[in-house]
Amino acid sequence: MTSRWLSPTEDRAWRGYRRMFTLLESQLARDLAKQSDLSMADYTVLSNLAEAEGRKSRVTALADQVQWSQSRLSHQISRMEKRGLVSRSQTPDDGRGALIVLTRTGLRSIAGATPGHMASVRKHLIDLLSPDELTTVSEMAERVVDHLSSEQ
Amino acid sequence: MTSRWLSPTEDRAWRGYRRMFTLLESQLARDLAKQSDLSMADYTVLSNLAEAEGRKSRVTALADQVQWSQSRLSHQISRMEKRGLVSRSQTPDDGRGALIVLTRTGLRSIAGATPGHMASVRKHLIDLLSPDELTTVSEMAERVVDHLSSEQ
DNA sequence: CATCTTTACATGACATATCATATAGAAGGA
DNA sequence: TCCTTCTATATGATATGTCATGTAAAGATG
Repeated sequence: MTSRWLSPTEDRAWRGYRRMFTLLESQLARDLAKQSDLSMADYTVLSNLAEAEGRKSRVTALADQVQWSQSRLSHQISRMEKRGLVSRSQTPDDGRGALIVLTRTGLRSIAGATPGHMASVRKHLIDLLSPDELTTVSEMAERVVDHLSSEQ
Repeated sequence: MTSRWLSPTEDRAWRGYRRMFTLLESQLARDLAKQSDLSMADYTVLSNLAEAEGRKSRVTALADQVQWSQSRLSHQISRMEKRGLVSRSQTPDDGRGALIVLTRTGLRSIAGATPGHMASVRKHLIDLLSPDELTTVSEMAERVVDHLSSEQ
């Protein structure tokens, strides 16, 4: 079915990509869940917050950064707030605002999970690729992201 | 945080990959939803069934093919069954069995959705990559998939 | 400054995914 | 055959994601 629309080379790349990312995603999630009490979504939020200055971020800024919808992030934050990983506070300047702040618990959690997660990323992806391939991935990704960001 | 664990080159590739696939996934899903009444999950099931011989497949076989858990597929099938896209029937040989069969409605649906979806895949990914890059993607994907499949 | 528009965020309803478990038939002995 | 174990599948509970919409503050305009 698919092959009528893509050349054999294209089809192979497209199917390969899909299989890879489906498998990789679930493997990373499983590894992470085994080694911590975090989901991939939790990890994404926490690691971005940990990198942010002051370990806090506006909702929209963080949503942009991780390429999530604002709604998705808001729901995620609500759940994480209940577990004590992050907290919300008012912004000083903008009354509509909402600052997401990494809590002490959240920091401990992400710090504990990072080594294992990074080892997992290495093992299942990074270490399987040559330096040239890594460069190619970066270039492709940036091109595709630019294209999609300029879309609409 | 991340950068302590990956070299700059590795980090760039990893972050790029994540951003790309997050964005790509949601763009494709949006396009598909706009042009049809199918989700990406629906599309995956239907297109694989359409390619299968007899346009039917055992649950486990299909789950393996699309790299889903059996449970996920079973739930998905239940929902699609309600909408008339597929139906379940008994296997002749194995009493435990379950054959998922593509219905006439399902076939019409996937046939209608494919051109638009493929155009979307082209536009947002395939046409942005050079032939060399496509080959690299295939090679990388196959390597990673092999690695992950041999895991446990 | 009264009104309109935009921006930032939250929320409810619903679709989807995951994990643990239940059920029933198949298979392989003792 | 009876029993144990394995395999194929379904399902309930719960976590997660999406879309549409609501609320309130900020900004713009007459």
